[in-house]
Amino acid sequence: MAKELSKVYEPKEVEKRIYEMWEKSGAFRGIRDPKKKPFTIVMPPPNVTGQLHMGHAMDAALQDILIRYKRMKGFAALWVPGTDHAGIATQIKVEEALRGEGLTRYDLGREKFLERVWDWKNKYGDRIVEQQKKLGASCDWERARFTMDEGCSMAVREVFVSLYEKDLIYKGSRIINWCPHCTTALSDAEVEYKDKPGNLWHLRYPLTDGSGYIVVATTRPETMLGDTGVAVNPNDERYRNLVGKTCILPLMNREIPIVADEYCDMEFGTGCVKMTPAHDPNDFEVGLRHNLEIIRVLDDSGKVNELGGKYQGLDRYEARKAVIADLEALGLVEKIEEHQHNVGTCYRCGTDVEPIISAQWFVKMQPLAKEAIRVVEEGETKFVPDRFSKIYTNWMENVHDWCISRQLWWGHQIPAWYCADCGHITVSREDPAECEKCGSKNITRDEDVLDTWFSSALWPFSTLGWPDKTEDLEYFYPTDVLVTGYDIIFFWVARMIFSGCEHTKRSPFHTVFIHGLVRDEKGRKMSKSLGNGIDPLDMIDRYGSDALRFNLVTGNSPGNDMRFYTERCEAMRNFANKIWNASRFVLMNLTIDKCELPDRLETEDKWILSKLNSVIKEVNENMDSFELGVAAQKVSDFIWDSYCDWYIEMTKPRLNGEDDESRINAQKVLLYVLTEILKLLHPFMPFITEEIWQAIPHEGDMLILERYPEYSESLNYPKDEHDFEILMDAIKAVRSRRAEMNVPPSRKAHLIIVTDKGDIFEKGRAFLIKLAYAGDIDISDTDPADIEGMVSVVTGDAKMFMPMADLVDLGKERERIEKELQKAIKEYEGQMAKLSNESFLAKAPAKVIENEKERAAKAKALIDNLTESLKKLG
RNA sequence: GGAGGUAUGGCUCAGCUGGUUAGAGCGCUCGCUUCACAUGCGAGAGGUCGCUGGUUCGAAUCCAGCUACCUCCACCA
Repeated sequence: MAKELSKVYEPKEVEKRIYEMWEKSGAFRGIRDPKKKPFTIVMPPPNVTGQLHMGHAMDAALQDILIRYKRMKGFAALWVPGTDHAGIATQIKVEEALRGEGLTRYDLGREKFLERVWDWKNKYGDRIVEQQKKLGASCDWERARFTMDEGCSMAVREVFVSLYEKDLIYKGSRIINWCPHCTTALSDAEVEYKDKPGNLWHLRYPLTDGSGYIVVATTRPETMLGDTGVAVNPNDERYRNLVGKTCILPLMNREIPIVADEYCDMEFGTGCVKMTPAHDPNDFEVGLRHNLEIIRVLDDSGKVNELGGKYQGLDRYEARKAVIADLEALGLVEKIEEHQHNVGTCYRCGTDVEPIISAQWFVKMQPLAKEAIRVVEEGETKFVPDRFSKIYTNWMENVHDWCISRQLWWGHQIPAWYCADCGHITVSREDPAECEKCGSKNITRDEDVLDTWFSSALWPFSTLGWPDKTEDLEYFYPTDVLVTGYDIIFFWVARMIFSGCEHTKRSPFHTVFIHGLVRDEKGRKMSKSLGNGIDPLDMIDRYGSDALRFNLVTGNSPGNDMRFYTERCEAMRNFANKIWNASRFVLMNLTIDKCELPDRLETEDKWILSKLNSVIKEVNENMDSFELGVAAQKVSDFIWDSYCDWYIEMTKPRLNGEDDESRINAQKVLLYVLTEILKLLHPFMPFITEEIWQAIPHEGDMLILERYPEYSESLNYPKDEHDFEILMDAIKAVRSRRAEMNVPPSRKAHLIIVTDKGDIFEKGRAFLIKLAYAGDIDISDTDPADIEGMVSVVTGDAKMFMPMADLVDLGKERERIEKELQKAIKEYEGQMAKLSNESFLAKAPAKVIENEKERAAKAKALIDNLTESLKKLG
């Protein structure tokens, strides 16, 4: 930044250079320091082959703000970055690429296919990292981790084996969610339920004894191919006589029992439920109770298998049509009702999920959930905002066992070996050479891999070296704050908490800072299919990284969704430009080379310093309670309103004046406040603040390593603040009055000020000339003689007159003052009503009463002044 | 069926633990080539803070009920 530089801030030119400077200097590194307190954030690892979207940008911006703030607060700040292998998502991408070559993963085979995925990972894995750097993310990149790197893999292996040994991982046949498109099992969390229009088909199943038929209602008629029973409620009078009998399953001609089970709701449908234990979790349970046969009729791709008779080979939805058509032909469809159906879909590909019985690995959740609930309920880990703790607890209390095996190739392969001879399963930390039970060498490893979230769950400690007892782990763990969107509380946050509790005996972080989603300007989710996504990099390109960051963290409150408006980026860009120009102004006027406060301070100096001091206090408080948006707003307001619009303007007469001492002093205060501003703003707008910092006189190396401003009792000047505001009020009142009459600034006016606070206005002469467009100024404590030809302006502390006879309309003038007077009286009466209320005086805190009194006095003074003016007008 | 969220000027939203003349950005109106910035400066218009009760000296802010919209969770075929 040089004095001759452009009037407009050019982020593109600055950001890359500054980022490289930081990175090279090692400022991002989290270094263990016994003299410092640690502050650790682990970054939610984005998908390794993903692209940065607005959600990531917001997430990263919030984390960067926190980590920069804490770093400046003197903590040993560590932000651990990394990427996630994202099992299904990545595998799908590579398979799609293969399809372009006319190949499937089976053509390549497991080994070759995995090579291709690693190639892919190596090719695109850095892309998102580079994008995060553009945002200014001050991560310790040397510690970047990948969920499938050696260390994380070791942690995964250790966790799997130890949970297995504790009997908290088991393999079993259960109804799981199956995605026929991804051809893998999914956990409950990976299923998204959507209301879809469907039908409720009423089907007739003939009774075996020929006495008629029983009517069942179903939303998935094709599953009837696997029916092995019909259930009714034991209390249902209508069907009591049928219990124990059998009926004939149409199309399949299978004799199936009619059983009684509480599960059946007598109110719904016909009260009779067809039982398909292989394709419905409830039917499965009922089947267990009544020893019903389990017949799975769908294969892994959702087609009817060999047990589905003539329908074999049909896709489940084709089969549905065929089954209905055939049943109708047989006269066995009693009626078809329209019915909204809650259909589970795959969160990755959107395909309808099929409940299917399958042998999978599960984590037993009950025992783990207990501690995970406790740490949140007892406040060891707090959610911000707090309401998310309820959501978390509620989920945790009702959680089912976690299906962790996936029929994929990309991921951590399950460390379980099956013995072909004795059937024993060997689960081991080291790859075994033989069955641990019978010693047979005839063992084969489980083909499946683990759920991606299984490794993400260990992220806070696996990235710090666990299971080894590393110094990093000792120092930086438990981490401090986890920042993420509410959409992955169940997927990730919950699982990190119970994993941390189980394996490290500590909750992995004391605070979970939850943010909302970034939506488009219409409030819709940004998505690829809608094509409504806004590319953060595009915004950075157009408005700068600082502007984007500021946009993302202001104007919304924690946990709530925000709409993204490009125009807001523009506004933030303008703000950045404002700071740039203010700094340019300071630099242009600078003849000093050291940042220090002068010995002698003018009222306006004390005013700005006192204001600054309050802002510092509030901003620190806001930051410490995660009110980042509020903090940012306060800094921004202070810079624009107090510093630029008022203080800088105030210094102009001094900077251009004859008094050397005053000129230098003004420079000193300008520079001091600017320096503090840069520090305050740095976590939010790191690039521009560092760039300016480098250009102004400073001690120390880089702004990123400076100490964050802290409140100082010695810089509190309430009296001067108040005095100065009296002057500001007068200036505003004059401006307002002139604007009303359309007087251009070029027309100066003689200003006669009648006040008993002459000293304040005396000191403010220069400001009145500059900011209230005054020509000559007379200050007195008595009214001028010829008021008729003057425009009057009244505040509580002064009456001001401007001889502008041509603009004065006595009638209008009287009217205006009358109006102002009414307003003031109304205000005053309001105050007095309060102040004469005994309960108010008795119960309200002294500070509030004091405040009211002050305001009443002010209103009274205004009334007096206005009344007098009115009297003078005759 | 549960649980939660949101309702504040034309638009989008702040407003933390009750006491502000209820704020901001954008938009709108008027004026300004004021020597840092027209990505700017000054002045303004515009709000019964969803509705109804309650608690309180005092409520946009706390409580209850209602209405509207949104979200999450839940095995009703």
